[in-house]
Amino acid sequence: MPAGPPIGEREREILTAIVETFITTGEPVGSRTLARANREGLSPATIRNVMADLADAGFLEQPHTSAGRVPSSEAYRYYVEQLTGEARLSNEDETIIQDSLHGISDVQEFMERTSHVLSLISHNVGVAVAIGGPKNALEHVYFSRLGDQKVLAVVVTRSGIVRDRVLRLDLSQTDLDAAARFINENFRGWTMDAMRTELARRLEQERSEYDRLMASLEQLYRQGALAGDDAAQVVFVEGTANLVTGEQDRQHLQELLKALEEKQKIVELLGAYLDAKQEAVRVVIGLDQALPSMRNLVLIGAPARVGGEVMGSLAVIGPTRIDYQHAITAVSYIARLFDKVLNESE
Amino acid sequence: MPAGPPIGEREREILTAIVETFITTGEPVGSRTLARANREGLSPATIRNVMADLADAGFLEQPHTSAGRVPSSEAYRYYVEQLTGEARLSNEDETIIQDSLHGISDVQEFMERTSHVLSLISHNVGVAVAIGGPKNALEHVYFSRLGDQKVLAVVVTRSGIVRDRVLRLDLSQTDLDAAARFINENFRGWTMDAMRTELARRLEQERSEYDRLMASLEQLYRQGALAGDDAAQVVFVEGTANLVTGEQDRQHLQELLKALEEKQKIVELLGAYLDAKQEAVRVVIGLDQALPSMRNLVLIGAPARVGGEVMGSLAVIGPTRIDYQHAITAVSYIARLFDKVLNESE
DNA sequence: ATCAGCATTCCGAAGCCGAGAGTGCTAACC
DNA sequence: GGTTAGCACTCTCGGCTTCGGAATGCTGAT
Repeated sequence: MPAGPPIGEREREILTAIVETFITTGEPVGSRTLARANREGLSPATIRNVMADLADAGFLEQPHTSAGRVPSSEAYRYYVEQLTGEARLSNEDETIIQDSLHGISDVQEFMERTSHVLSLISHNVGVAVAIGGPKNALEHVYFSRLGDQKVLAVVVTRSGIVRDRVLRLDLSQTDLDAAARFINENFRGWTMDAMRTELARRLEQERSEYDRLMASLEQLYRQGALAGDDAAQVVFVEGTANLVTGEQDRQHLQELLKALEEKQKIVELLGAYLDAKQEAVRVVIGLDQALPSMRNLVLIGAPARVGGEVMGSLAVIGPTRIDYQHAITAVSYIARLFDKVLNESE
Repeated sequence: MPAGPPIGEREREILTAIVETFITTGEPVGSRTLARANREGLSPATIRNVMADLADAGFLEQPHTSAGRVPSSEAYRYYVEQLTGEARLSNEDETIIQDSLHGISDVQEFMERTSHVLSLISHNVGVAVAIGGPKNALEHVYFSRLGDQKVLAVVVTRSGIVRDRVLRLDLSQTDLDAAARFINENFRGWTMDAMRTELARRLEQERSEYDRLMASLEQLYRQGALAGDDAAQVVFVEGTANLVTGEQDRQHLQELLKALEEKQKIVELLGAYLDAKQEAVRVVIGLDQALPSMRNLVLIGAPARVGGEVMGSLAVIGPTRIDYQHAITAVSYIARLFDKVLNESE
């Protein structure tokens, strides 16, 4: 909390050194180890002084007297901020990505693979969500009577996301065909959102007239056949097993896994932190503000867009002790790849 | 391994008592505790004798000298076999199931909810897979040109499973429409399998003739647009978090979670053990034969069928120390519900 | 400012001990 | 012969103590 004087060069170096060694070793780091690793020969004592200052400024914490120091959330934030972001992916990683993502051209499959690849190369949890929803352009709808009182509604968006749903409705196939034809002819290319509001408007306007077509449409609309709602988001979470390595207690671990299973929460999480506006990778340290069970976790994510349009988002979730540089470059690489691969098809 | 004499009444009672108390307490059970719980007052000493016999017969194991006994896999198998299976679900569970599964009429959604419900009421891992494949009746196919060289293929089966796939193909929308019309007119109602073989036959037969339609069909077929393969299986696994309660070490736990993430493996697992023929719930003790990482786990599953046709399978996976009776009745209840709910729509 | 030295604090591993639980065996009992 | 009490023995587990190591903070010298 205390601001302290702006951090000088020496402080900066020592702080990043602490963060880095803590990330690799996982143990509180003391002045001694630090002095040994430091190229310019500073004595432990000097380093101790600096460390004391950093601790006062809120960057370091002490598990107990006479243990080393551990970076605070603030320290991680500072550390991430001063990363150059110039790193390149290792060839190994790059081939993994290329192999998994090559030749894929629909958003959903891309996302599925992405979550897997991310978990693979980051050794943490990989997350990807495809927005099925509001902002997608409608390609085609299709209704089919399944059996008694049941109707299957399939909505295909231009980006290749297919959303299906079974409704309890009693309409004849002829009526369904008419409804589908109407929508396809009038609304192809509209965004789901626009289509829905316009349709609602027309229904409202013409509701007084008796019209078989309108009646069918209204029923379909009511039952959510054209849903562009949140349920249409497709969420992929992979690599949760990687979290057991961490040193949380069982209790915490269990809560964590539970939270990661609730796809809806994940969507909200990404939505809350990943501003559609921002261009680059975003690092969020301290996820517990959004989800209490996620203390000690960080999120490294980016929106996935094609052209200018946001089609979803992807992220790595891991412990604060994560290889930030690596994760950041991986996420940003895949985000760019996403744009490149899918853009050529529009 | 040693067969020993057929187990007598007393042995049976004591064995089941051991299994049951071990399941609830989780600790090796000794003669003393057993004697106290036993209604007919047998002394600890007598019980010790019986226990020694049971140990010889391979039903009990000893963590170390002078600890209680722990049931072996054999013991669990025996225990399960002698369960009457007459138990009913608690009202509480029943309402949970009804609430979650009410009004659902497509297989996929049913399965998704089922895996969730199963994990919820068994406090273990719930698994459900929907077979999208071969034996389903075709309802409708639909092809759409997405962009340059890309085609979206959507296959809808009569049971409401929708399978979509993006292919790299360069066909015009007119060609696609013709192909779709051909298939829909000729093959509606056929099983995917039959349709595929018949189509292959016709392609073979008429391949010499130059025919635009046939050419398109061949391309689509080749690219797997009509795939009824394994990839069409949809797998839902939920409640993995429940496994952390167990007393496995971290290493093991991690392997376990990794294994549970590989959906393909899960499909094979269920396929290997859940015979489509068998009617009732099946309990498999000792999953490590199929997947080494799954030692100490058991599977309680059943095929899910509608009418006579297998549409998938559902199961609970948990530690050997699971409430068998409860899990069995839950699985069987939902399997029956599945048939009942979905049957009325055919 | 930097650093060596030093007393001090604290954790964690190792070792020890005693309580408790359970067994197997033997001998007595019905 | 099945059943049981008694008993010696074994093993684990929790608590306690001890001890070494790792850091720290401070003081005073350079």
